[in-house]
Amino acid sequence: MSSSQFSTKQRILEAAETLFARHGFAGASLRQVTSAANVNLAAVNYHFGSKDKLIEEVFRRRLDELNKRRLHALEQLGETPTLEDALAAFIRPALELAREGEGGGAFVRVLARAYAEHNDQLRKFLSENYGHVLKQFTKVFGTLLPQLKREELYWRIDIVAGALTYAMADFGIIQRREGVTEQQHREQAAEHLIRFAVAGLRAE
Amino acid sequence: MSSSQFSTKQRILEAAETLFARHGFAGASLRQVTSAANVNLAAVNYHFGSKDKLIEEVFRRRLDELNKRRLHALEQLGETPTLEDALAAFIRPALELAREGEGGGAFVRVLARAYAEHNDQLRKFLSENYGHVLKQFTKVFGTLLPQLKREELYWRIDIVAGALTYAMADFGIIQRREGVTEQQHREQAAEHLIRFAVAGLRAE
DNA sequence: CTATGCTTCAAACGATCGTTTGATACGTGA
DNA sequence: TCACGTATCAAACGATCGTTTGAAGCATAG
Repeated sequence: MSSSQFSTKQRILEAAETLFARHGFAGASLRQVTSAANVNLAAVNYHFGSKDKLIEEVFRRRLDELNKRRLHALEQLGETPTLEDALAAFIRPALELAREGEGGGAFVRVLARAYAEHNDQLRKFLSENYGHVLKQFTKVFGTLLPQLKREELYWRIDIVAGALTYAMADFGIIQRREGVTEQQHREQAAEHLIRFAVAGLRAE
Repeated sequence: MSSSQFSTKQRILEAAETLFARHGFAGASLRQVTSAANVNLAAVNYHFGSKDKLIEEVFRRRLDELNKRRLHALEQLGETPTLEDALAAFIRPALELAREGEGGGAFVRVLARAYAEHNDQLRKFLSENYGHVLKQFTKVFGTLLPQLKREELYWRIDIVAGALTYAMADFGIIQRREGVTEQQHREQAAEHLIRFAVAGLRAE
């Protein structure tokens, strides 16, 4: 009897997501992962091939979904969106993803880890599966902020992405108060971030 | 003959800083560190006691300096500083530190890793050695932005700290161009960040 | 010169890492 | 019922991890 209604693969992915978020990619061992998933140690290499491939799969699963939602939110905007709405299309899907299921909250933390890892292989993977989305948003922000030079625009979007990563991953000093759920906390973070970023993007 | 004019301890600290920045705390082994430092493997446990203590020392060395400079810059501001100047007092010392010596650039990356690690022990250490500085800056920002409620102020400072961490650690998508040194790149990042953050703090 | 205290050294410790192996269990179509 | 492909299992592989050990090196004080 397996200890869950989900398949071995799914259980591994979810346990890996949680543990990678908590201890990092090097810090979480396959023995921890398979033990948490209630599967045999060899299952990872059987289903995924290696630990590195497992890490990639953890990303692919959620990143595909995040990309889809962000592009969908972008399309919904219409011809002349406000800067707030465009920013929300970028930020809110990450928030929603973080709200779903067990591991959603963990994933935004994993994503932030990926930035920190500075691993070239991982970077390449992210830019391949992520670059076109950022390009789309850059285009929209460009038309909404026509006074900004190309390079200035890139810098500011980069700053927004960084602040978002940091805020969504709950890295900050602000501690969640008692009685405030993690979802509510994240919702607040998104609101403050959008307000801040709108002003930052419009600076000068 | 030792292979450097510096002491064993110093060489370990510098090698550790670089390798922790590159591979993370779990990802960089003591064998890598001592090999890069050209010292015996046992030297780490002899001089520092353990790997964890070494990690703490890596932080303490630079953080003390960063704190000192930030507080000094804050004192230099005078009675009624501009928001730009106050922000510069927070941001520029990090930039200057990153410019010095071999490992300065590495340290801001290590600092960013610490945020990502989400390790409670490390967090406690950081808040103990860092909290009072942040409090001072919060006070100054509070008088410069009297229209903001307490909580709103905390959120915005948190966002600034996050964006700074991210930008200084060079995690962003913006790649340094050929012919631009790492120092110049970081200088540009600081300028853009200050401009962005001033507007973000003043939002609404 | 000898003795003392600090430092460095090669070597080994047990633990844990990612991965592989070969046997076993299970479901499905012939 | 039997054979076959998929999945799971306990066990072990060699490698590497952080740490410890005890001897050797080396400067300085008596």
